[in-house]
Amino acid sequence: MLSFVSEFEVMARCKQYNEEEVIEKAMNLFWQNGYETTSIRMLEKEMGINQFSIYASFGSKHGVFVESIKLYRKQLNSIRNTLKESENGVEGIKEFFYNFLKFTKYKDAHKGCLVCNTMSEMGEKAEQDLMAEMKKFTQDLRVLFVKNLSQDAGKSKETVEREANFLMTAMLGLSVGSRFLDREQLDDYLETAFINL
Amino acid sequence: MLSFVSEFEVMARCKQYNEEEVIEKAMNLFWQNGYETTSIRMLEKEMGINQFSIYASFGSKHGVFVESIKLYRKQLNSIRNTLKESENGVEGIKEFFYNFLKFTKYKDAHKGCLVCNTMSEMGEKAEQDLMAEMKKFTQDLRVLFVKNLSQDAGKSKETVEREANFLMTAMLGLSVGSRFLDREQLDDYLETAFINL
DNA sequence: ACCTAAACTAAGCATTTGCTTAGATATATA
DNA sequence: TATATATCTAAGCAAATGCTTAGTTTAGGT
Repeated sequence: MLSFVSEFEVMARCKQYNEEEVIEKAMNLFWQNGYETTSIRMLEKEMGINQFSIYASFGSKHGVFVESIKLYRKQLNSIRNTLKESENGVEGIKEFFYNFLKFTKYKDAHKGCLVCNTMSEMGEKAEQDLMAEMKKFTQDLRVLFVKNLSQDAGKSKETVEREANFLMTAMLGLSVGSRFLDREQLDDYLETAFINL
Repeated sequence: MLSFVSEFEVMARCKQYNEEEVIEKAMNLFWQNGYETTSIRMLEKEMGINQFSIYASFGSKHGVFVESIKLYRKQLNSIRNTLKESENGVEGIKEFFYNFLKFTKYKDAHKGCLVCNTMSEMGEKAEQDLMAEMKKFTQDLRVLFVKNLSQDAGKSKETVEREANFLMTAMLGLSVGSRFLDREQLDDYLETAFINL
């Protein structure tokens, strides 16, 4: 929230916590439990700050979640950049999928993709600001998929668009599947998915 | 729950509702909202019976849900049978996917697959009896996929297994995707997925 | 050292959650 | 018709939910 300096320029006590640090903890909690199942009391414990501070900084549980999604996007930047800079067409996308699988791994188990999980949990009734943030996530990726698919010789515009649509949905499957399928099944999935792109 | 006849063979008032009928209503509610978001009060309204009756018949909210999953499996029987009787290999599976898409449609919007939604919502922390019921669902399908894939000439056992793994995960993607992607994107997904099976 | 205001703590708010219980109602047999 | 008993209604339970508020602490410019 906004903090403003009084007309007397008198400074007061300053925050004992770093907002990005506590959001990272919140994000991990949401990631593991989903939005609805994560309560303010759980957030309070995990973030290490009082409810008052949570509401002072982020306004609501919803607000904490939106910030978590933003941070998620940011944390994905490193593997997204790898894809951005790759020039080996579909092969680069395949590498991205494997990197993504690593990224969503936590202590041997997968948590799936936070955005995919949220899409699945809320469907279309997600609030607008949240939906906008998630759309950013998916649109960004799609642009990169299109970029790399176009690097492959002899692919028409139509083919590129169709395969991009395929890949977006394939990511959803990978995300959900990663939460209970074993390594072999996931490998089979990815290998087969990329066979004829 | 069990109802038993007394030693005096005296009959009393009988149920004013049909258990399968009210479960169907419950199932649709769970399907639209997910498990956690669906409250007993909502169920009570939708099922048209009192909380007491819900608990008398099904023991708990969890119990209602397990019965809903069972009914879901049962309702899918018609399209599963079509697949079961098909002898045209991969083409039959593709038809199943399109039928499945129709099956999960509700008033122009898709609700996704109830089992996939639940997998996504609960991950691995779903209770054992529920998980068992969901495993039945997925295993049944996988058997049919393997059957049809084997009908295609020249497919090794390894290829069949790999492609079956692919299809199971593809179904997850289709389920989640169907909830917010448009017709074109879903078609692109399915057409591309089946191109080289 | 003093004073202002932001950041803290912790208690408490109304509402909703899943589930139970007390008591009225209805029905198939005797 | 009388009786026994399962099914119904509706009120109520403790616990958990998201959020607020009253009051204390602490930092920094004067």
